[in-house]
Amino acid sequence: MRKSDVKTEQDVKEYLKGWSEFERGVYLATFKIPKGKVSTYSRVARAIDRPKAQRAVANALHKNPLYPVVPCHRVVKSDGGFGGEKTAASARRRHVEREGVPTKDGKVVLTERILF
DNA sequence: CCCGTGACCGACT
DNA sequence: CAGTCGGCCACGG
Repeated sequence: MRKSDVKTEQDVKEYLKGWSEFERGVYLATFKIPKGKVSTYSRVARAIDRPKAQRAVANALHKNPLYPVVPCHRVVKSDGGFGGEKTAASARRRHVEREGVPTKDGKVVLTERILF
């Protein structure tokens, strides 16, 4: 199945066969973040019941094989900043801004309204 | 099995 | 407020 045909949660699960349980959990949880909202590495880690694995979550998202179907750009650091290489980070920042998420000084303004 | 590699985090200068 | 530091952890070699 081609990446462009992945639409539903079931599609994601099927496309991810072969990936580890942990990685599937990360991508599935991220897939559920609605447009206009964001989550954090920490929150995603808690969502998949692995509260101390934020770093591993970040590693998994770094390898995201389903971008932008799995919206990894909606996962930010706990201070609202974007991790990773500068250029890639600002690309994700522009992406979330385009989806209506407010930012300030290059960081997402983390409010209850937009936090998933 | 040990080790290096990170898109992390909270606490603490 | 900007750095540093130590703790954490899945993954691949």
